[in-house]
Amino acid sequence: MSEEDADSGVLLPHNRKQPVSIYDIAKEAGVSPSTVSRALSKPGRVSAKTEKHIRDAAAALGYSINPLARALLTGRTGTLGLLLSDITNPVYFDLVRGAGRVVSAEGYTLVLAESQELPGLEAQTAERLLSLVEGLVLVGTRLKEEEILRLAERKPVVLVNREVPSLPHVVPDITPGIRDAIAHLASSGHQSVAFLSGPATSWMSAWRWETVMTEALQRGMNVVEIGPGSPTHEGGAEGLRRVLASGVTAVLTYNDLMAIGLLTACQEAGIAVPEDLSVVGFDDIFACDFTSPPLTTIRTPLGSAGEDAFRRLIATVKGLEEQGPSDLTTELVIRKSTSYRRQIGQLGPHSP
Amino acid sequence: MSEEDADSGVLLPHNRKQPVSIYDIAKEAGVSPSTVSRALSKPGRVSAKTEKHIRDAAAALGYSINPLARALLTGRTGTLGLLLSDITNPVYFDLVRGAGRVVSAEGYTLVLAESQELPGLEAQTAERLLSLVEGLVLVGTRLKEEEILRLAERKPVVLVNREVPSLPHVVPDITPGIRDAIAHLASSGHQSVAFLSGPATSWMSAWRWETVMTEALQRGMNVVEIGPGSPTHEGGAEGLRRVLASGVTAVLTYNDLMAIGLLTACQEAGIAVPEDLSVVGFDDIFACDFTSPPLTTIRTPLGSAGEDAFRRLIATVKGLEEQGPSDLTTELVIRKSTSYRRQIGQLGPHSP
DNA sequence: GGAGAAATTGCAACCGGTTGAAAGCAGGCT
DNA sequence: AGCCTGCTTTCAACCGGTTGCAATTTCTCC
Repeated sequence: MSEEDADSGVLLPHNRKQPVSIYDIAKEAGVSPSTVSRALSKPGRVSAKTEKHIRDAAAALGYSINPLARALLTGRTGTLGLLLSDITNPVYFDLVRGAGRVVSAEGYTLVLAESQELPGLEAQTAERLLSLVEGLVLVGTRLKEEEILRLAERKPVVLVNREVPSLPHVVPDITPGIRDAIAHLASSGHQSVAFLSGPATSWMSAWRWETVMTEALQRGMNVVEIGPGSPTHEGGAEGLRRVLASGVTAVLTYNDLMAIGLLTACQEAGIAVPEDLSVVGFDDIFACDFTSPPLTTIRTPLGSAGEDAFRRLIATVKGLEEQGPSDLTTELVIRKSTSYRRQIGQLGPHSP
Repeated sequence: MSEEDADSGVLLPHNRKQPVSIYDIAKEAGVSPSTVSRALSKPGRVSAKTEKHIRDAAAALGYSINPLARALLTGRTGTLGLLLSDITNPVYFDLVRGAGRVVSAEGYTLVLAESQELPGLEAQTAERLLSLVEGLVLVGTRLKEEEILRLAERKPVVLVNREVPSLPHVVPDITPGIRDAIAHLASSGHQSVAFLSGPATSWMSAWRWETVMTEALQRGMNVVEIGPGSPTHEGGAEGLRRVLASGVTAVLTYNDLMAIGLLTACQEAGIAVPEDLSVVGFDDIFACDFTSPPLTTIRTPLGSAGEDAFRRLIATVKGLEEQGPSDLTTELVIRKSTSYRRQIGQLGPHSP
C-alpha cells in the first residue's frame, strides 16, 4: 500500500526519452518516410486522405520535428541571431523588444548572444552562432570590417549602429539630436563642451564624436574629446577628473550609462549638476528619468532599429527584395541636467 | 582611371560561399574523411604526423566544423540555453553575466531566449531552443510542472527561482532577507504591511508572499496581498491606488521594478516616501541606488545563482556527479525609502 | 626473419530529415 | 483495349559529420 522508495529526490541519470522520428510515423501509418516528410511540410503534395492519416499518427506519437536534421540539408533552422556587445546594457532593451516582436511575428525564434566587450570572444561567438541561425544581426559590433564581411559570405548579416560598404545596415541619423543638443547648450551660454567617448574600437563612438565636433565648431564652440573609456557607469565616473581638468562647462557622453556614472561621481565630488556642469547623455535608456537630476539626453529609436534590422534580415533570408534604407532619426530630450551657464565662478585649472 | 559603378551599394544577392567540409580536407590531405574527423576531434587516435598534415590542410582551406552535422549524430552542439521571461528586466543582468562567465569558461556558447511573459510563447520557445542546445536553464518560468518535466525528459534542465520535485534547482533562500525587512519595519513602528505581488503564474511571487505573510504574522503585524500585477514599472504604479486604499503604512513589492514604479506614482500623487509610506523592493537591481529616494530592498544573489545553475547544468551534461544544493541567501539593503512610522496623520479610508 | 600485438587508417552505416526522379495508379480519350 | 495524362507515392541519394569494426601497417620481441 505504501509507496516504496518514492520521493527519494534522485534524478534519473541520463535516460532521456529518444524522440519519435518520421520513420516511426511512417511505420505507424504504413507509408514511406518521404511521404511523411511531404505530408508534414509540403501541404498539397500528398492526397488529403493520407495527409490526415499521417497527421493523426504524428499527433498520436507526439512527434516534433528535429530542426537540426532539417537544417543540415536545407539550412533552415527557424532561428535568427542577435549578437550584442553586452546584453546587460539597458541601451539594448528596446532593441531586443523590437527584434522579438518582428521575429516572433514572422514565425522565427530569436536567439541572443553577447560578446562581453571582448574582441576575441565576439568573433568566436559570432562564428558559433552563425552556424545555428539563418541570419544574424550585429549590434554595435567591434569586429573588423574583414571579419564582418567574412561572416556575411556565409549567411545574411544586417548591422545596427555600424556601417560597412555593401552590407545592409540600420543606423539612426544622429545629426539632428546632436545638432539640437549643441544648439541647446550654445543658447544656454556654454562656450566649451567635452565629448566623453566610448571604446576605441566602437565605430559609433567615433562617429558621435565626429558629429559633435562638427556641430560645435559650426556654433563657434570649443570642443574636446575625452577618452576612450568603458561605456559603463564606471567609465563615466572615471571621466570626471579629466572633464573638470579640461575646464569645459558642458559634457556630452557616448551613452547614458556613462552620463549616469558621471552624475553619480559629481554628486560624490560635490559638483552641482546642472549649476556647475551640464550633462547630456545619449540613447534615453529607461533609467534616465529617475536619476537626480533627471538626465537630458539624445533619444535614439533603438526599438525601431531592432524592428527594421530584423525586417530586412527576414526579407533577405526569404529571398525577397531589398527594402530601401530605413530613415530613423534622433531627438533631444531636455530634462534637468542642463541649464544656463552660470557666469560667476569657473571650474578647472585653465581659468584664472 | 575612374572606378566604374563601384560603391553602387548593391548587395550580392545569395551567392553564399559554401563551407569546406571534412571531405574537402580529406581530398586535400589524401586521407579518408573518417581520419580527418578523428584527427580533428579525437586527439591521439591518429599518428602525430597525419594529424599535423590534416590540421595544416584544414587551416589552409579555412575549415570550421558544422555543429549541426555533429549534433545530429552526437547531440553535442556546444551551446547551452538560458530562457528568461523578459530579457529586458534588469533583475536578470547579474544572472546573465554569471551565466556567461561560467559557460564561456567551460568552452560552451550561451544562447538566450525570452518568452515575453506570454505563456504560449514560452512553451514553444523552450521547445525550439531545446533542440538546439545541450541543456537548458529556465529562470522564473511560468510553465506548468508537467511541461517542465516533459522538457527535462529530453535534455538536462536546471531551474532558477522555481522548484519542481526531482529536478535540480537554484533558489536563494528568501527567508533571511524577508525576516530582516519585516523586523526593520516592525522596529520602525509599522503595524501593517502590504505585499504587492507579481504575475499569478509566478511560483516565486507566490512564495515571496507566503514568506512575507508568515514573517509578518510572527511579529504580530497585519499583512495583505495586493495583486496579482505585472512585474514591471507600470505594474507597480498601478498598485498605488489599492495600496492607499488598504491603509497600510509599508509595502514590500515582488520586485524592484514594481517598487520603482510605485515610487514614481507616489511622487506624482504627492505621497511622500518614506514619510507617508515605506517601500521595500526585491532583488537590488542596478537602478536602486539612484532612484529618489534610493530604494531599500532585499538583495538576491542572482549572479551567483546564474553561475551555480550553469555549473550544475554543465556537470549534468558532462555526466559528472550531481553537486549538492547550493546555499544562496538574501539580505536586506537599507537605503532611504523606509523610515519610522509617522504617528500623526493616517492614510486611506480605513482610519477615521 | 617472422609471429604476434599494437597502432593507424579505411569502410560503411548511421543520425533524421529533404528532394529529384522514377514508378505506380486512376481516369479520360480515341 | 491501348495509350496518354496527371496525380500520388516510393526509391535512393544527400547534407556533414561520427564511430564500430575490420583491414592494413608498424612495432616489438624472440
